[in-house]
Amino acid sequence: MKIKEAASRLNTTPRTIRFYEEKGLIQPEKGENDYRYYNEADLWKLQTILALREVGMSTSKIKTTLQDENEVRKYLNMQRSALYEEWLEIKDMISTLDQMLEQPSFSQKDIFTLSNHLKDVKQKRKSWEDQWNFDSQAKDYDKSLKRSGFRFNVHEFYEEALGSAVGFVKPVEGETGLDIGIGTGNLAEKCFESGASMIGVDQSEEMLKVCGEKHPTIDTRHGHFLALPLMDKQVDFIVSSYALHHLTDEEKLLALQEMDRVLNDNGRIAIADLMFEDEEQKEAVMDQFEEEGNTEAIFAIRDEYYGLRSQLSGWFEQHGYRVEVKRLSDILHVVYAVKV
DNA sequence: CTTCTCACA
DNA sequence: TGTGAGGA
Repeated sequence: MKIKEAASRLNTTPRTIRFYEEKGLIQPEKGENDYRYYNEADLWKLQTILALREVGMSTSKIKTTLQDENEVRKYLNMQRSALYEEWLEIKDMISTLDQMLEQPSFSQKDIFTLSNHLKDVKQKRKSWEDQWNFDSQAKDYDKSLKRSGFRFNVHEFYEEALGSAVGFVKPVEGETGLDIGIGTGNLAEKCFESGASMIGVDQSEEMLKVCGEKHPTIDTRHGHFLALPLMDKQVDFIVSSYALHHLTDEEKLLALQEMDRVLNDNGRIAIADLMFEDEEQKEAVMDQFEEEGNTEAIFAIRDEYYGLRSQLSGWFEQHGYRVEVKRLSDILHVVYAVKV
């Protein structure tokens, strides 16, 4: 089949097909006359190229995607999270513009403040990278849970924490739940045992792969706290365990806002994580570690962003949630919030 | 009808 | 990331 027929069959132009060839996406056979001849396999490939272009994937990304047929899903997943991130950015730009227009008297300063805030939010979303290298931890994560630290075990009461989160949320058959930072899926598993269908978000492709193999029924999606790959009000409840402490305190509040966006009316949120009660208790606990000379604990805590339970419940209450909390240890708490 | 190249946004 | 013109 010559190029024009191929083009019309695929609803594109010969010029475009040649362009893809130039970019190294496809190599059709050439006849004596130097004409390009396309076979069925070429058409299939062109079809996927066109489809990937249609969802906004760059030609260079498409090239790497097509290297391994089995990886197509993975790249589509990445593409989805990238598009959600763009969508959120545009939404933020629009609402900032709206706010600028709402200013009664146009003062340079207020506009600048708004634009700076917007820039800040964009920055935070973009800079969220895999600082903890979860990709390489993925395969051994479950094993590492069982191995305690020498003098400081962050996973003490791990099972209790997950159990308590699910106990708060009480998933019901037919509901859709979201687990953010799903990891290998231990918490989500307890949720879908009670009949809810689960969506799991993680920024690590490797984690998603391990999770997908362990729990094929979970809808695993690439994404992160600051840009959830979901539409507004799409889930009935949200759970998250041992994940929020990877975000700075400022980012934590943005993350709560993002959860609020995807959560349905009357939705529930349960967060089980390493955190302190409040500033006072944090100081007391850190002093205690200091006295005991427990440097292992101090380093571990300094290495991440253990937040304050009071900060989280404060945000929830300000935004119309009813809050319940449970303390499992000095540094392990569950925060439960219902949107009312 | 197809090819290629150059220029253009 | 494509598109249009123009010659062979």
